[in-house]
Amino acid sequence: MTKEKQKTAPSKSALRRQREREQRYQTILKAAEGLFAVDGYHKASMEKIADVAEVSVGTVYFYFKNKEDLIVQLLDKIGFQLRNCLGAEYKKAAGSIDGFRRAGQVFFEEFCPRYPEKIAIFFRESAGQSSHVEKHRKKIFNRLIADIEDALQLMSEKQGIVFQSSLSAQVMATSILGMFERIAYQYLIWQDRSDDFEIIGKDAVAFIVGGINSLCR
Amino acid sequence: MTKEKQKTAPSKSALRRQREREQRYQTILKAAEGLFAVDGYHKASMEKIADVAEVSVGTVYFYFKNKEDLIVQLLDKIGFQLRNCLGAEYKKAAGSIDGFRRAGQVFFEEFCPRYPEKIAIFFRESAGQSSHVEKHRKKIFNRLIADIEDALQLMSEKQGIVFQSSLSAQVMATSILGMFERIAYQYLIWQDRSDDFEIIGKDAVAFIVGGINSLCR
Amino acid sequence: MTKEKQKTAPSKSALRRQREREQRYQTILKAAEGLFAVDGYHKASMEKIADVAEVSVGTVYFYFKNKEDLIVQLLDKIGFQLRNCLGAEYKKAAGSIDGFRRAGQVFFEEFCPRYPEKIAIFFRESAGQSSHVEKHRKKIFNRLIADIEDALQLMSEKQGIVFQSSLSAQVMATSILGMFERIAYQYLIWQDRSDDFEIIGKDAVAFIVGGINSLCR
Amino acid sequence: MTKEKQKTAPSKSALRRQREREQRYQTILKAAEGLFAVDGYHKASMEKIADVAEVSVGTVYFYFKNKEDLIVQLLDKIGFQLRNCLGAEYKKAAGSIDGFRRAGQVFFEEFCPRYPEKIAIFFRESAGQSSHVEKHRKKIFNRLIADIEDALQLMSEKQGIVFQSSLSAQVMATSILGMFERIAYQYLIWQDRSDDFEIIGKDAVAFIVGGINSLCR
DNA sequence: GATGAATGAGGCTTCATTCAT
DNA sequence: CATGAATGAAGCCTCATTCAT
Repeated sequence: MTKEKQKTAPSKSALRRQREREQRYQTILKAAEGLFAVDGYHKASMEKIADVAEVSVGTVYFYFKNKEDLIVQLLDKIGFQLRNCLGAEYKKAAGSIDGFRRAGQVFFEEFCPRYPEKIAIFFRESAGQSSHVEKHRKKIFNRLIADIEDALQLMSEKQGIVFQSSLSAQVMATSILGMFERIAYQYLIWQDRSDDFEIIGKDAVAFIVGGINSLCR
Repeated sequence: MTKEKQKTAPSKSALRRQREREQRYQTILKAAEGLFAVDGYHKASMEKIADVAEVSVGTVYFYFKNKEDLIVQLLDKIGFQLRNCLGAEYKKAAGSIDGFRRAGQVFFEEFCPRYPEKIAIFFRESAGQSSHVEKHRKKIFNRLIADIEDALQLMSEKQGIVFQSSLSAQVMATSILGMFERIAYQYLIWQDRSDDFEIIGKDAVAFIVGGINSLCR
Repeated sequence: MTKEKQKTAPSKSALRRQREREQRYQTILKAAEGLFAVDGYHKASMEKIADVAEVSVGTVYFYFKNKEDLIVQLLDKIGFQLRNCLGAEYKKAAGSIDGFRRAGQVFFEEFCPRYPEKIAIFFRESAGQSSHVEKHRKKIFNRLIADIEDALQLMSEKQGIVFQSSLSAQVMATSILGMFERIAYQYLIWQDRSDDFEIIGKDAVAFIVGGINSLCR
Repeated sequence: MTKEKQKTAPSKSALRRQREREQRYQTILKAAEGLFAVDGYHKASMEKIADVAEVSVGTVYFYFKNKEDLIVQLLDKIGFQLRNCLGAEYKKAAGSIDGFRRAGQVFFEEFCPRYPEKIAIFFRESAGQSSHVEKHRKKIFNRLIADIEDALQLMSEKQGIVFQSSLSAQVMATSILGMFERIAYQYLIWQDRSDDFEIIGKDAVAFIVGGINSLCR
């Protein structure tokens, strides 16, 4: 995608071009995000995406290999944001259970209300589309789960806790992600109870903390 | 559409017809289930479904209004089975926390390994297809959640437990469903670790029980 | 369509059967008439016709060769009624211009308000469907035109009138039918001005009479 | 759908594109016209139309929303031509009865022999197809009738003529259109007597003139 | 780089007709 | 005679993708 011809310092106009390119790319991605979230992946045609992004279909194909690529890039981006968001909290907590508390809070009280479209794409539109997309989805979900698992392991080490089984940490991590997913789906996508997200988040976090504790011997 | 002429007892041949009708219906539904689970809802064409069911396309349309109807019927059927499965355990436990233990066990150790295709359809293929399907999905998920919530309420009454907030029971129910969903997705659809489902289930159940307990004051 | 086996006097039950047959035939035809007029020939499916007639599809095919046959029979029937209606007036008038006056009156003031569905089928639904239907339509229209032409010829003989050209009578007859057609279409099907049909009819008749007179040398 | 970016003068290549677009549009419309007239609206499949126009099916759908749109555009175009044709004569005659004479002449002696396919579409194929097409047809027919009515009103004013009733002018206009329609149908579509159209036209015109005169008090 | 007209495979769906019971 | 389930050809239309300008 990036050409590697000129090894000399890039000229001013080249820089500007580079900037414009990046902008276009983001504009198209943004358009796709909105349409996928609202109309659904299949109903959102490439033409409509191009229309919303105010470019031609050809241009969309210049920046993205195909329609699949669009959702895959979107998936990657959202996954990245999500990991950043939650990961930061785990790190800050440095092995204490507080990390899980905070991560939950950030997810429910900040991420969800702020990026409902990303939630819809990450948990709804990207599901069951094609094997290629599904492969990506799996990878990203696995990374998120691994992050949580790592935090759990760190906690167990720091606090000398032993889990019930060798799989416990992974199962717990998966469980937490599943909770995040369905609660967001339920209270954000299906019902719109953004206002209650503080209480919902608190309950969810308490559930998680309790669940984690019970898996410790 | 159905005529109500004959109020006399149906003849033998009429009964056989009725039976054959029901069989055809189930055959087609089964074919759709298999193809949806393996190829995905979109890739599975009506023609292929008809082929697998060994009938003509027209016949599929004689029994089902359209392709959407197929997945909606499937959704209903799976939802019904799932509720039966889990509901029975909640009832047997009659308000003790044991119901949640058993329900989890039944889901992970019996339902999942036995009906991986139903899991795939329920949690993957039916997601994000069309507003009509989504509406049905919402209804069915809500019923499942309501079942779990009822069990929680019953438990709280029986055992004089008070939950953290008025939403707690619902959030917990949603959390539990989310755990079921993602764990099944992760260990059944993405990885195939049917063999470990006993341990996985145990860990999940422990997480749930711990979670519930922590939401009680 | 009618079997000619028994040459002996028909039994009572045979007579009843015959009667029932005729009734069924008319019931189906009536159902088709209503549906063709309201839904249009193409949108009206054989199944719907059977439903309305309260018989099975198979039965419809027992009485009528195919869907085309239905509209052809309908066309014949309506054409027959129309000829009877108008023809009677021409005959009564016995060669005077009064026959045209009366025929117009009967058409606009009696036939149209009474049988709007027949008008719709005769002038709208039967047009441009298939070559076979069109052939029938042509034949029936030609008969109607021939009737009017005959009346014109009779008048010319009786009153010693000579028309402008050898085609005049036919052209006039065609013109009159065209007027009937479009006026009925306009004021009955497109607008519903049944109430004004008396005035409309009077104006139309005056136009016809004036037209005829002007073609006489 | 159309973007309004460039307010500068269109380039040469842009102009050529525009021209080619228009040509393609007309080519497809022409192909549809021919097939509708010969095979009938229903038998003419979109694929066949695309074949005859030497484009792909997709291209047909690029220029026309759907099959209905094709016949509606055709209807509009033919209606426009017809109005231009006849309207010019009414105007030239400036309120004298001669306008009706000339309009009839133009229709029968020029339009009919020259555009038999348009006649077939306008008076046969567009009838009774769908409510949307019918609505358009009604509108176009009403405009034609209104044109004739206007000419009649102008004549009545210019020459101090008073009609029999307030509806007379409209009924006469409708009658004239009906005559045009059925005579064209009869002698052009059903029989092919293009050679006699001069006489036929003369007779028809005489009928019209006589009819009009008789409606004046 | 950008455009947008063109493609065409492939999907869903309808419905007249048949035929075993 | 009547039934109605079954057929399958055929039609309309969508839309991701390409490519000449």
